[in-house]
Amino acid sequence: MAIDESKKLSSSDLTRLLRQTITSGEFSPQDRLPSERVLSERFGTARGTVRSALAKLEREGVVETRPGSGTYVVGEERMVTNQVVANASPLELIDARFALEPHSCRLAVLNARSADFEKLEALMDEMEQASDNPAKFSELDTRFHALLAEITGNSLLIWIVAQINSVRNQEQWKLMRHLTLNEDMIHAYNRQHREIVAAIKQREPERAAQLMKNHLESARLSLTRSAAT
Amino acid sequence: MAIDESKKLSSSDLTRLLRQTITSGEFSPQDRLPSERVLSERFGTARGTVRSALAKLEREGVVETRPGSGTYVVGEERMVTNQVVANASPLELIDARFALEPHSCRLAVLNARSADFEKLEALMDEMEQASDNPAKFSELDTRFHALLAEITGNSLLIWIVAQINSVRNQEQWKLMRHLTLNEDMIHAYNRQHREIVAAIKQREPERAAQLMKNHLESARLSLTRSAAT
DNA sequence: TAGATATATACCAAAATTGTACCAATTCAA
DNA sequence: TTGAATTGGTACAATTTTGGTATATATCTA
Repeated sequence: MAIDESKKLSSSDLTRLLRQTITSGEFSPQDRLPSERVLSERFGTARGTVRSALAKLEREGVVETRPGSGTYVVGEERMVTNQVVANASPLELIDARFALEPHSCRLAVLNARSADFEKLEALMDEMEQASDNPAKFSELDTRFHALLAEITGNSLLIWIVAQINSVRNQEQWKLMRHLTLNEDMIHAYNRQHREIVAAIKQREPERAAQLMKNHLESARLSLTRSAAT
Repeated sequence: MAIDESKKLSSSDLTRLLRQTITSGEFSPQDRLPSERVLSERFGTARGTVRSALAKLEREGVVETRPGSGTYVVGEERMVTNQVVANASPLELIDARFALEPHSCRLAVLNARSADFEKLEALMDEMEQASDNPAKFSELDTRFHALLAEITGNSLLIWIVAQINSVRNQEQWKLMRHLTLNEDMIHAYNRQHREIVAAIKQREPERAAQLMKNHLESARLSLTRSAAT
């Protein structure tokens, strides 16, 4: 496992790191983790810090510690959660959004309430005021798509979109958006967002889904164009 | 209007920026934010500005600060994969599959190789031999849909489908399938699987997607029927 | 100009981390 | 069986980090 030596680890950071290490498959269920002293050396922290992190994981039910013996991984085997998401390519991400978001729009049509539209309008207003600020627009755009998922009320979809958004917040992706997001692009996106919300408001599921497809197609095009140059 | 990227952040700007950062998923509930000194450096503002922004967020109830410890995101416990997936309702699951799998079929059309069809054929043969064994059929059916995702070659889709499938193996769900899966149903599903694979083989993406929608609609119907009785 | 806001710096008290030492339970080889 | 080695459990003081606060300066706005 690669550890960023330059970053200091706090207890909560170490908890997350250990959980990731376990769920990423480095340690299988019933496996014994390295001893606390080894872990403390490996992560560059004191043994007490490792202990508090392991205690938290034990409260979560991820591991089980047996005095004199060791700390063992409990529970079912999980897929490579974070690594998959972190290593996804831009085109894979777009394809995944192509799968998810048009149908999210259909479901949003069935569930949207007036309060939801108020949130959407406020968000779109803010996005239009951020036309000259790609970084700000990008954050608001992420929030916009997360909000659409929330409106569906489907916890699975909300969670999946949140996972996908966690990719978009990574440095590598912020850099890429910087290359593809010019002011014209932002105006186009704003227009498309308005159209999508209008279709949802008018309770036209198929039209909303089609508009979302068009929106994502725009994003895919600007991505492939920037990759070609 | 000229674009000024190095524009200074005001307190209210920073408040909005932090709120978006939190709600977009970069920081999950119960996570500790970076220290005020680190945040001030990251956003290029003075520590006092960060403090006033965090104070505003605390008044809003978004975060909670503990002297000597840090500032924490308030809210429900972090949505770990297990919990989200385990608590999803049957209808939520179907809706999520409605979003994912038709488009997976389109992508599969673009990527399927002869070796993939061999695997699919073998799997469908096995499923047809298991018509009188709901448990075994269900296991193979899960594998069938996972294989379709694998054929897309999209690591994100593969991972998402795997996560969703992990639900279907839980006890509660096995019980539910027991109620909905009779031999006629299994025959119908087998027929639909054959049609979907045929459409992929004939490189007809839209037809494959539509057949998958029909397939999922069958599943949804049998679910609602069993819930009604 | 006068008020409001942001910056920069310094110091405090609370909390966390560190480093060390020792204890008790477990493991494993002689 | 015995005993050495390893493991987690615990305690304690020193150090570092963190939020809380105060002060002085600079900058912008009405």
